Amino acid sequence: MLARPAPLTIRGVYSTLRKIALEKGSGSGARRQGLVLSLLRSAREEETRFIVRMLVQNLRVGANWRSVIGALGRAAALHHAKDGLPTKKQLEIAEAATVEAFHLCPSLDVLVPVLLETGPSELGSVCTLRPGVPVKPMLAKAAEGITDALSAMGTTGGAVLGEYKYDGQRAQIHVTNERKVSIFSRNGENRTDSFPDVAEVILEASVGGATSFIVDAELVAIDRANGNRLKAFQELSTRARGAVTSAEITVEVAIFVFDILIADGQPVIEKTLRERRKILQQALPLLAPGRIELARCLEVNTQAKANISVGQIPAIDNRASVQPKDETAEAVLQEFLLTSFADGAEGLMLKQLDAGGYQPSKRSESWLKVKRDYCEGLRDSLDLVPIGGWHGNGRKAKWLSPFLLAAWDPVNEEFQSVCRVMSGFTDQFYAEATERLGRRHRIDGPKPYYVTGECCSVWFEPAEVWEIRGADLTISPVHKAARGHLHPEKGVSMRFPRFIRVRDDKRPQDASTPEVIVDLFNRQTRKVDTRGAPAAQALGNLNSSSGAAQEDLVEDGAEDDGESAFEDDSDSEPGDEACGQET
DNA sequence: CGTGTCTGCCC
DNA sequence: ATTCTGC
DNA sequence: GCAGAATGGGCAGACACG
Repeated sequence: MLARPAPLTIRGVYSTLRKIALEKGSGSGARRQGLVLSLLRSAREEETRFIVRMLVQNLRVGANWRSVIGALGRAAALHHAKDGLPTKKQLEIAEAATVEAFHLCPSLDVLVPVLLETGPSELGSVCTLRPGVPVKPMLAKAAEGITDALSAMGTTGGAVLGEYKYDGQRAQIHVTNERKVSIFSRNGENRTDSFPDVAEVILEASVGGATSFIVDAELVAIDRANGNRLKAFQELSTRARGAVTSAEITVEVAIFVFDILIADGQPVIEKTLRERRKILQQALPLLAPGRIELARCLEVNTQAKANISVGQIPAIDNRASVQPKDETAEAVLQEFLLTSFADGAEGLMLKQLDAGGYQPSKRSESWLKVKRDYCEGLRDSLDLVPIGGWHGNGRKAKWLSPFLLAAWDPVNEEFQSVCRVMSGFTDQFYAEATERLGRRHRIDGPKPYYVTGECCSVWFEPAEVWEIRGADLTISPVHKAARGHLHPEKGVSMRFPRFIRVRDDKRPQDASTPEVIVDLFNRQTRKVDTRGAPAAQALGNLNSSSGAAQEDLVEDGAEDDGESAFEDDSDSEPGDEACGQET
């Protein structure tokens, strides 16, 4: 027997991880394997699990950044305790202060020296908002509709701002006193180099306004040649990720600003939204349609029918920005919501105007988002057939997850995949579905009439129908629903799919069809332009698009009659080897 | 050098 | 992003 | 009510491999 390897040390593991990360070039795969193997050979007991999880996925072992930062604060408090151990209360204060400091100034380079040298008590004076260091952005909670949102805002209610929720990419834009611009993503990534156009525009817009500032905004792909129509998120995401020059930019964006955190060096996050909006306007006096605008918005009074005069909240154009007299806030916002859809936005944000400040990193009740797919009566769903799945990981290891869902094409008599789904299932449902589909309806390989770019590790017979809801439909290189209708090979898929319920009343041949899917796709206001695609034969409605005044549609429920005879032919294929193997 | 696969980041 | 579960 | 976990579509870019 060989000698047991030396135990792992933190330094040793760290250095091996670095080696793995830096390894590249021909044969790097094998060398990486060797390094992983050496780690695992030295691991003892629980260490194996930590190492494996660290390597396969972001160390999901019950400790995220927030917990680690909090623990760091506690450790610092212990380290600096003067007389005896700190009380539980003192530790909690240290933790909260550290987490708070990290939200305002999420930089370990700033945080750790302060903790080491002086302890958590001094964090407040050092870890402050500062242009150049990204702040954790404030987030919103989902509301199931205008009514729901207004009641969630509760009695503090009064003035509420309804604001377009644009379907783009969050951007926190910083300008320093030296007029140096930095642009951060929602996750605090520095994206400055991929948005030189945004940097230019923000500098121009702030001439005569604030010198240094931090504003919160959404960047949206825009069609300048076509009345500044908003484009789909999918278009935005084709922009280069790395450094580009303005001349190389292929997808133009508009900046929709909606908040401000610092103006001329002064933090304004403690001020109310109404005040911040005013400051925002002053900071950016030179707005330009299609390039930089204030997020379109509308102020309402929730206490009663509007009979007060409001109107300090600016809209970018001459649309009414104020609730008309004699209409309820609810009715006005409901209409505004529909207008936002027609304009190509995702829905509305509802924000309390006169209560509370900007709360970095909080998913607060004072910001609520209302999207089409949250709203009863506005949302669409598809009825799809589970045709395969994979073995789950972590807490879902004993079940199948995700599942692959397909639409039924009665013309070609095939099931065409639409999306994977892993959200919306209860644990109990997983257990039952794993048993039902993974055992009783399991087959050795995909049926010849299954069409998908996916390779499931487990395949089922078409046995049942599930209602699946999503935000909108996309053009997919992987999924094949309605292929040939909008694009020669690409199919249609769904953004943010989740399971709603089993449709006991439907058989697989009653599932949603290409016809339904193409129709839903074409009725979307924002969608990827497929017209350039060669030979998209289009069912004569390729050009319907735009406008969408008559938005409202509820698919689901009584659909077509799906008469096509889909027989369970007996030739169940053996497994197909073309598929890569599962994990 | 071209293709296929994986990663990391948006939502 | 969305959702469910456990504290 | 919050934290944590498990994963959705889809893109560009990095990389390995032939």
